[in-house]
Amino acid sequence: MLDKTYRPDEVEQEIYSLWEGSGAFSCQPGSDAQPFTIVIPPPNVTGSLHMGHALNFTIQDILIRYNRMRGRDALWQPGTDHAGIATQMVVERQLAAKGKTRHDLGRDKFIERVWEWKAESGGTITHQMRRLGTSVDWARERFTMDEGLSAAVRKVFVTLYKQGLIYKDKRLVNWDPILHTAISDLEVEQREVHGKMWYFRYPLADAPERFIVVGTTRPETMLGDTAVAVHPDDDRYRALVGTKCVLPIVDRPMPIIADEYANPEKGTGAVKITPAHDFNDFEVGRRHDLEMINVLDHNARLNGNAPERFRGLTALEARELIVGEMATLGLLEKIEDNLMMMPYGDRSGAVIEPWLTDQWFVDAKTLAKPAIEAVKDGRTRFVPKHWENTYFEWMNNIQPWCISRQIWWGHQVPAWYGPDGVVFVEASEEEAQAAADRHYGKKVELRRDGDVLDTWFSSALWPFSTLGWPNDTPEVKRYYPTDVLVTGFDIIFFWVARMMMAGLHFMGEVPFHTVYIHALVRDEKGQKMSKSKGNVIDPLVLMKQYGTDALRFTLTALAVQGRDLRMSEGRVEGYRNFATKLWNAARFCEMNGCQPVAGFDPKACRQTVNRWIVGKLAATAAEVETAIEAFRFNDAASVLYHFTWGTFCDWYLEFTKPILQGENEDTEARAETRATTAWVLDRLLHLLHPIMPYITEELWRRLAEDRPSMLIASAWPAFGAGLIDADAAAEMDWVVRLVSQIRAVRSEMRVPPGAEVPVYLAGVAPATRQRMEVHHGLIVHLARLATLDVVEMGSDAARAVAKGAIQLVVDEATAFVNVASLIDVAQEKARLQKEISRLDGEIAKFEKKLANEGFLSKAPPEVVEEQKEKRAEAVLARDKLGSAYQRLAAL
RNA sequence: GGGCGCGUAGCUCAGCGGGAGAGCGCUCGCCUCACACGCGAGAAGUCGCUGGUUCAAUCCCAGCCGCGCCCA
Repeated sequence: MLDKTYRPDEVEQEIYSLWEGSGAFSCQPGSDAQPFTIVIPPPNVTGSLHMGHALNFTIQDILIRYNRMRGRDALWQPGTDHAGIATQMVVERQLAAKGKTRHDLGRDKFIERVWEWKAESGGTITHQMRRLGTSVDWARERFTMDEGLSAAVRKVFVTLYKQGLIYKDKRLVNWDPILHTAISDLEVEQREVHGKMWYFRYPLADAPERFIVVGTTRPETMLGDTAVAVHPDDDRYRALVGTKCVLPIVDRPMPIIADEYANPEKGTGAVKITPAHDFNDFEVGRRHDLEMINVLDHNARLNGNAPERFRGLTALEARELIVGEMATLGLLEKIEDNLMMMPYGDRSGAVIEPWLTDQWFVDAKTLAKPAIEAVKDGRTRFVPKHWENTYFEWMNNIQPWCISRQIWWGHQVPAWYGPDGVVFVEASEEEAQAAADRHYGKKVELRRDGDVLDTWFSSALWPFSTLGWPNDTPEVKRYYPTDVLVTGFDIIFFWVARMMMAGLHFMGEVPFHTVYIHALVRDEKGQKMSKSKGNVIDPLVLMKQYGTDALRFTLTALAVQGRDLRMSEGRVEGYRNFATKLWNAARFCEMNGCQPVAGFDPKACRQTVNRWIVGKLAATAAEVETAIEAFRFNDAASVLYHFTWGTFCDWYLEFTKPILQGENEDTEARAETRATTAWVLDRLLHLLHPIMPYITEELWRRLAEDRPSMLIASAWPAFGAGLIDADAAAEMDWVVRLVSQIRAVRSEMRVPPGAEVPVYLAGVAPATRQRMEVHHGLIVHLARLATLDVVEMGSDAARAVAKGAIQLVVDEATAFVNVASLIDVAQEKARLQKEISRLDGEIAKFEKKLANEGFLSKAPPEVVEEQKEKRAEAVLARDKLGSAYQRLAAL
């Protein structure tokens, strides 16, 4: 016997273990089934589950469970990435607590420590995924630093290098002066800050009493200026182009050049060029072959290229000194407030310096071309489609991808240098040595490049490296390309773009056919959740409090395409209640002997009410399938919610109570209803399983003893086309309308809930009379009637009941609801008049439409027909109410 | 500045060419033998504004107003 409420915390762990132990999560490489594959966007190994993960994993699990039940060979590939910078920071922080740095340990020892940390703490998020019920294939779990995946990284690096698509270059990169490494554009956060614009006078070389005035937001970089640029069309400066000015403080003569980068509208129209410290200036410098003077060191302090007194100062200290000196020299024209964007490192929070260093780059532009094509011609599609724009925007403007990082944790660049600096890029030290020996004609000592690769370099290979590539495994053949990638829009650049490039280049095929982009989870006020705001809602807390299924159902119900979702505890509570409702429906079935019957054939049902619920269920299943296949998860949740609560519980279980619990025993009807109820509930558990796996699995095993398999491994129900019975639907709809109207009147007339009232139907067609007789018991039960009889319209009996009755119009019939006392005739007349007026208004609208020549000639015939029917219905109802009114008036 | 998206019931949001919907909240009445995490009944919207297309516009198009996000 089931308890009154469902207790998720008592069953979730056990059920998860049963699933995992049963092998249900494993893919079946040897089966004939068509594969369905999702690779998880690997979370950081340092990460812990947040609401975004919960949404992301829930959606993937729905797709996987649904397709697994549909008979596909489902592979959900799990794993984590090694999160180079983040992980290194974690371990360095631990060392710092003991007063040590990584340099105290040395590279090898430090990396050992990182692995130790990973062994101890790296499983946090994968354990949390288990709580969420994710049915990933744990046996295949991978980590981007695994030996196999590392071999893939080396292979890709060497191949791209030999194809000329990876190269080493001295370029400006985003330098993090705290972490002492280059980071990618995407790891830089642009923040708006209130800064200043300083206007400096640079004396002309030939006429030191004259100046060219330049604006700058970063005075400290002036020490590295090597030109002043003006726009070629700017008449104010035309004469100066080709002449020189002198950089104050350092007294360096610099050319005044014409370049379109200078914006005549901005400031004075003249701009100082610091090629070694600004991305735009760098390009200008390349165009004009300017000297590049790096004035900062790796800590972003002024270096030896600056005059003695500036060396070692921070940028801010240098700024103050420079502005002071310029003012003293009379070369400071003015200072303005200036709203500007400043780059910050997303990990360290440091101000990022564009810094000139030697780094490894991927020629992303070349790799992007086929990746753009693949989306253009539809080999990969985005859902919702508009995200393709974001993808194209990024891909069309893609910059060389800086892949080297000056940290220790990660895939070390497979490049070795000879004594004279010649580089040998090979997959192993042995091969590099061999190549070097051939090159030099003798044995030489090689030095390995100390940099490691951007974590995303290895993540880009994830869809095939996890399957065993570069080995020619059966899994690569079978599961690549994968079916869907599920991720957030903020990851389009990180993930999607890079996996597309790598997949197409190395596999010759897109890594996935569909990219489903889900929204961001915000708090209930629509604010982005962040630790600093303190508005983070922890999914683990919600799961503990309301059950995992409630959280999953909430996320699913809110997962509308193209719109951020607002998480609130109230919603979770509401769906916890839904879970309880389902639980109690099952409990009711159990109490009433509704046991699954082997060989039950829903088509053979004789009771209308049973044929009706079977049809409703079949329709619901079809809608759920359509919704999931279209990635409309909220629709799937909504359809299931309404069927479960609004149809199955509110009506079907109430309809069948007289059959199951009534005194006049119709054993055949009772048996059929028990079997139908059990059958519908079982099917419903299947339909709900992908969204609410735990409670459905629990009920599945509790409701019957001889289940052939767990629910997770059961087949998705197939309903033949013939199960939807329109006649049964019409009949039960009539009952619903009659009962609802009687209930409304009772409530309005303040009839005590317990009081049983007599109801008479008049003016009934033979079919209606038959319906009334068939469903007599349940109408009496649901509307709380004392009696339900037919009277002849216009007879003495009818006149007699009319005195104490409210009159209702249900189709062609009129129902006299005998409220206990005599009715207030005036009030009742007013009620009828109000309803008549409403119908008159509606009829007028239909009349107007149907009198419109344009409508009749241009609207589709079925629409015209529909409008006519609606008018006829309204007219019928209005006339019946009119008659009721007359009867009252005649009393 | 460029791009994308959003303005529908008090709140959160579906719907997106032919009679305005849901959940929560609210009001009223109920401990009705599955469920008070419940049952029954109800109130509540000029579908941002202005034009246009159409026989017909909350829905399509344009402009405007307001809000959000991404990229410069």
